[in-house]
Formats: sequence, structure tokens, C-alpha cells
Amino acid sequence: MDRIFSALADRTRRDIVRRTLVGEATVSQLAGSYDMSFAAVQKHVAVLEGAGLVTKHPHGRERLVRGNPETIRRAQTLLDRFEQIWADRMDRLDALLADDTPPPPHPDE
Amino acid sequence: MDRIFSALADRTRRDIVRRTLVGEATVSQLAGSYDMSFAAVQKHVAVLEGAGLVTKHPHGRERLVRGNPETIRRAQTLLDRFEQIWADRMDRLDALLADDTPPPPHPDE
DNA sequence: CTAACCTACAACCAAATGGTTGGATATGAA
DNA sequence: TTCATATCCAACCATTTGGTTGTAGGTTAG
Repeated sequence: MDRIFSALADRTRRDIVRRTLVGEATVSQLAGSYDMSFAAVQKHVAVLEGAGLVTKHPHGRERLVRGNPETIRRAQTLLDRFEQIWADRMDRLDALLADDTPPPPHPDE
Repeated sequence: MDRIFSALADRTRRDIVRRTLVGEATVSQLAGSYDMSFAAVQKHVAVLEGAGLVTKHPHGRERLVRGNPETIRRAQTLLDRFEQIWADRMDRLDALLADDTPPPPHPDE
């Protein structure tokens, strides 16, 4: 999970994910889109691949890079859990305000 | 956006977000939960605050830390866009394959 | 075959990150 | 007031990160 979020914490890498979700692209095509060296873009792709956000598929001398929606869903699931925690808390607060039964004991972690 | 994802790219910080979504906690309470110095936890909280993932509210000599679901939703929105891009692409592929089938009623909705 | 092209990888560098310790400041308790 | 507590901040250190250049290997074009 660390690697997924840290891979997404870079504008260039997020754009690579977006582009490769729209459609496959070679490393060269990606490199041409950003104002940095080929090797720099290649390293970004490697980071994304390490996080499972893209996959590379050899095609002759090229490598086709594809965005991987599966891994994006893994990040979404975590954020969804966070939001659910908040929603649950709001529900409990609502319940508390709606009736005056004592709250359940609060065990420390 | 960089700061949001990079703040979430750390297990300790994700746990702080989770805990402060469940309920407010002081910096000291948080610090007691992790195997690192008070200052280290404090820096994590500062990073989360800089990303807008938590807010701090002075309460006497303590600072109550609250998770901020608003910012979590911002990250969700970006991931949702990514997934939508993928879904759109799949739809286009479906349309292409269904090209000359007689009555093509919309699959969903 | 030769040349051009696409990719991979290593070495290097500056800046950011995640941790530490120690000290300063502010508030609460005795 | 005095003491303990809660927080903040600065300096320092090791590691990681994001970029560079250069080199080397595999693949396609001529």
C-alpha cells in the first residue's frame, strides 16, 4: 500500500497512469510527453510497475505500458474504509442524539 | 494532490488518519501508540495537517487532532476519475465489438 | 550486415524524508 | 510560585527519491 500511494504522489506518474488507462503507450511515447530525460520517465514507469499500477508487455523492441485498474481499486478500497469509519462515527453520534441510552464502553487499543 | 498521496504513503500516517476519524485524539495519545519518539509522531501529524488530512484544534495545552474526510474525498475523486477512464475505454471497446449486432440497447441503465 | 532505434541499467548528485536528541514555550496542577 | 505535562522547533543523520549522463543489449529498417 505504501508503494501504491507513494507512486501516486507524483504528478508525472499520475499522468502516466491516466494516459496508459486511456490506451497502451510505449515508454518512448510517454517519454516524449514530458520535459525530462528518457531515463527519468523510464524510472517513473518502473516505480509504477513496482506498485502494480501499470504492467509492461514486450512487443518487439518496444514495451507497451498498460494502466492497471485493479491496483487503483485497492487504493480506493482503503479510502472507502476511511470514509466508512467517518460515516459510522456520524451514525453513532446521530444515535446518541436521538436517544439517551448510555454509549457502549470505549476499550482502549 | 502530491501532498495528499505522499502523506498517505506511510503506514503510521494512515493509521493516524484512521484513528482520528474514529475520534479526536491528542498528539500525546497518538504518540503513545507507536514505537517511535514523540517528535517523530508530531512530524507525521504535521505532514498530515499540511496535506489537509487532519486538522488540529487547541484545547488547553493539548491539541486535538481530527481526521478530515473532505480531503479523503479529494483523493477518492481522482481515483474515481481514473476508474472512469478505464470504464469509458471498456465501453468503447464493447461498442466496437457490438458494431453490427441488430438492436444494441444500452447495456447498463 | 550496418545503422538507427527502443529499452535497460549503473553511477552520480541534490533535495526530500523519516527518524533521532535536545531545548524552548505554554498550560495545568500542587 | 514551582513542578510536571503537552507541544513545538531546530539541528543532525541515514536513506530514499527524482533527476542527470553514459553505456550496453536487443530489434527493426535499409
